[in-house]
Amino acid sequence: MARRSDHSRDELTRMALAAARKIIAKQGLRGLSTRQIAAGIGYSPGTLYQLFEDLDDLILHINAATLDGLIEACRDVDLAAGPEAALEELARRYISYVGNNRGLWNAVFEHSLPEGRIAPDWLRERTRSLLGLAERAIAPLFQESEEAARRHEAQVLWASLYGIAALATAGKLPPGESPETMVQSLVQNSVAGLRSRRARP
Amino acid sequence: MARRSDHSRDELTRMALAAARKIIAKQGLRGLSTRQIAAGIGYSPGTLYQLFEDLDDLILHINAATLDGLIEACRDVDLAAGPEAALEELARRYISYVGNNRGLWNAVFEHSLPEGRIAPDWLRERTRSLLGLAERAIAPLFQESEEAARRHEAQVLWASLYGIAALATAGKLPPGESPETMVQSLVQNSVAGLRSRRARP
DNA sequence: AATTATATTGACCGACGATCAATTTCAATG
DNA sequence: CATTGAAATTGATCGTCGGTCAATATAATT
Repeated sequence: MARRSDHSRDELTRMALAAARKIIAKQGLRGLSTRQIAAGIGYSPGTLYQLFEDLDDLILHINAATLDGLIEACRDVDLAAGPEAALEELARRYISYVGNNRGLWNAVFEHSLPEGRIAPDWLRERTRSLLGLAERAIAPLFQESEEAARRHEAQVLWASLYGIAALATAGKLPPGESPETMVQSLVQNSVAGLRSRRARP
Repeated sequence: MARRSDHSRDELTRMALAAARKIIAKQGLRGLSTRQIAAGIGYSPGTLYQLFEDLDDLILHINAATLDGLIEACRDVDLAAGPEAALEELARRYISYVGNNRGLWNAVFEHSLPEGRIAPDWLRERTRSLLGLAERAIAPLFQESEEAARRHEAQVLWASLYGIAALATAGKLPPGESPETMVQSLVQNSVAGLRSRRARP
């Protein structure tokens, strides 16, 4: 019951997050508990409350890291390759990443904060960053001045992608339906639709 | 500690579901507990286990009822009014219903079963029914023989709608972005895209 | 060496989901 | 109407949970 100095505070934080990630990946958010995390790193549950505000805060950090992984996976996509190609590549990596991190991805949208509490800015920034990718991908379809419309359409695409991935990872798609083909349809329909609607508005 | 016969088994079930709905609507899934439900109907927690398998089962019933409400709200949409009109009306009611039942809707996609357990058929039927609506709405864009493609595109639309509604009810949309305009963009882009892509495949 | 600050813990709180023997009532039987 | 058997309801109870805190042992500072 004292200072151990086996690990620095940052090390401890990383260890806790890693342990929690492992649990979520294997058993989902349901299986996550402070006691399990603590057992995983050889400390007592109380120590976690020195690293994180509470379990919600810890989960938010996990989710931020999950989004960071997705951002990283999309980092070197050629956004100037044309709307179809760029969006398709983004969507492909999105689905691939989500598929390889089902449990963690589920946690992103299964988690919700208690009644009054609001998501922190540093988490929202992650989704804003992902939105920016989609926005740049479809930029050729818009005038420079149409920033609002560009953002709006990117938001629609992002939300749609989100829906497809969410249903897929939660196992709520009928058998025979794959998220890969779904996002492909989404992208092609959306881009074709944007082209034709913006040609004759 | 005995048979009361104040209420029939069905009455009790309805009361329990109503009490649970009230809690979810006000405090979300987090606030739901067997003890709170039991207190809400003046019975002990143990009694609930005679009406439902466990708390998960109860939540699944709640979610089924929530989906039934949406189905009911979409019941009299004129699906033969053309793809754009039909889909837009469906989407409008979808967003309206979800907006009026935020907590309950959140529960639909926040809830997940423990590791091995699978969603019951009677719940999947609900989503299949909603999928059928979208499928009929876009039917004019397909040949009779293209059943697979029709179902596939309906599934994409349904999942996209789902994503928009999910982000909206979870408060994860940026300010200034409304789900109403988003679904309108989605529908118009998708239909226009389908038209143009199917004209020149 | 003495003092201050801080990290860590075990014990503890209230609440949770779930189970079950005990008990009381209802329904069926004679 | 009396007896029996089935069913429903409960309180007690188990193990677990998130979270708090005084006690304590170590590290840092003087």
